[in-house]
Amino acid sequence: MAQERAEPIGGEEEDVAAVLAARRKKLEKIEALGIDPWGQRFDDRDLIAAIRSRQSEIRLLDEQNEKHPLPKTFGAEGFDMRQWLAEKKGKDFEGPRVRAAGRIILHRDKGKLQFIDIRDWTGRIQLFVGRDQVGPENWELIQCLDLGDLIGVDGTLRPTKTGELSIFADKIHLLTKTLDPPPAKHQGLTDPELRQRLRYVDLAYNEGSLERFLQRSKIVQSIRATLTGQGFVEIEGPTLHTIAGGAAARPFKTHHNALDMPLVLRIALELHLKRLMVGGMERVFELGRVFRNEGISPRHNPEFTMLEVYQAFGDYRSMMDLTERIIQNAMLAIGAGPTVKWGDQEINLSAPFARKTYAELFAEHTGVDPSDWAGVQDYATSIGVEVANRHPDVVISEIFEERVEDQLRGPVFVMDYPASICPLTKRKQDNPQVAERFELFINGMELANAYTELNDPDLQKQLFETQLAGMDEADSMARMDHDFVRALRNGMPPAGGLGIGIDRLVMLLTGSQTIRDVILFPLLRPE
RNA sequence: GAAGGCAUAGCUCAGUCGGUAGAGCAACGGACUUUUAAUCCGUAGGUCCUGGGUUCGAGUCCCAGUGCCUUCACCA
Repeated sequence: MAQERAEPIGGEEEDVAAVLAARRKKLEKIEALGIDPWGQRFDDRDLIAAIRSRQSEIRLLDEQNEKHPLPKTFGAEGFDMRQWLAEKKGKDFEGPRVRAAGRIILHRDKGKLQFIDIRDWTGRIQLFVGRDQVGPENWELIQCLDLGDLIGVDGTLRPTKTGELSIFADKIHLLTKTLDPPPAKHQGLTDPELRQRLRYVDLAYNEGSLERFLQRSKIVQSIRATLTGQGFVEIEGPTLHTIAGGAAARPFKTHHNALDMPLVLRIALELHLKRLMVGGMERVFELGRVFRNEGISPRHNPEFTMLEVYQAFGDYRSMMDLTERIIQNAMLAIGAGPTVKWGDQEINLSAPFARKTYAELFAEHTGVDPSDWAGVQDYATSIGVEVANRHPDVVISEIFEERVEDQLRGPVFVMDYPASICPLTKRKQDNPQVAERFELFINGMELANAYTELNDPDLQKQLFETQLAGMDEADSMARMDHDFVRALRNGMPPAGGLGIGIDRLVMLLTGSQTIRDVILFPLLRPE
């Protein structure tokens, strides 16, 4: 029997699974009814959220034709519609005429009556569809509907006898037939690979997926509004760079054919934004994609979205205030906060955030004063960090990353880093060993990074050179950029600069445990 | 890049000691005009990731490969 079925009769089409074949069959039937299965323009529809808000217009007519609005408890837990109808001696409902469009996400067939739940990007609502109400012609079409199809409906907004706000359909319009069946109706897609590969299916059917990305859009919008509201100007710098500067990361390499020139995709926005400050853009930012040719993890995607902001005549302290404001406003924009959920933890994001120095935190978590080199060496050895022939700051930095960062529940601004690991940062006036830099940590995750920007061209050149001398170029953040040094010779104002990882901020604000839940199309191997 | 785990129906998953494939949902046929993951009766649906091997016999054991997940490494 199985062999008979597998026998190809008319080519590949005979191989399709029965589920798919059933939808094809309905497609043909729809065409036979003279209806375009791919739909047409559908004007004047109401968003489902707006339709739901019109439930206050509904009136119940009693036996004396007196009109009663729905009680305040309608829709609430424990509300008994039948009981209320009996009390009021209810006879009939009057409700506003509405027109909706959406995807069929649930379907209950009760013979000559069907309940269809549709969803648009503002919410879901039930349709009450009766054969006698829509007429025999439309009923024929309704028999051809499947889960996942896009439909429109004209009808009246009213509750059912069991108290569910519904659109009582006069007519169903087919807007687009769906040929692939949707995933399991309650679990949706659970395989994370499939959710990313078939993002459209994930968005269409998985609870909260579309909402999360709409929230991302609101967060980004809010960041732009916060910055432009404070007089910052948004620019678009080049994505193709000749030198991968501004960060310590390996770039993606590419090539320009006509110029026969090697190019890299940018790994940071920094150096071009600073050039713009030389040119007189006193408050400038870019919100865009950067690319790093590195590993993939729950917190890393090879391309990610970065915000960098520069404010002439400010310093890293100005950037702390700005960071707090950006995060507060973003939180408000999606109606979150002041606490957000992160796994089983609650994080309070109320400003101001704690401000602690690197040295303080180092001492707090290791019991060793970072300026006590002998003590640091002992501690390093005790936890297996290499000491021999290494700069003290490099050893300290490694211990910090290993022992302190993960412990920073935050939010906390970690201030004043060892200067030798910060080649683009101004040193403290009274202590050239310390750089005016902070990183913002929340739940062990680095979310923001800011400097008082180094604007001394000679020191900048020297830092590029010394870093290059001691390090594998691929691992250094200080790749010599002669044009950048020339820019500084033309006078860059003292300034504060800030970088925020947008994907990580969205993770935090939406409670997403992995960066792949907040990036629409994360990098995947080919299928 | 390393180690471990996973890969079975359209989807979500079971599959015992190695004995020839199971459920729920979705689909198909039927009943039902106030259902809420509707219910009830019936039917159909499989390259058990790929390729080798062991065996009388492999979804199950072994080897290799591919993809995903987790941890680590890399990483402003």
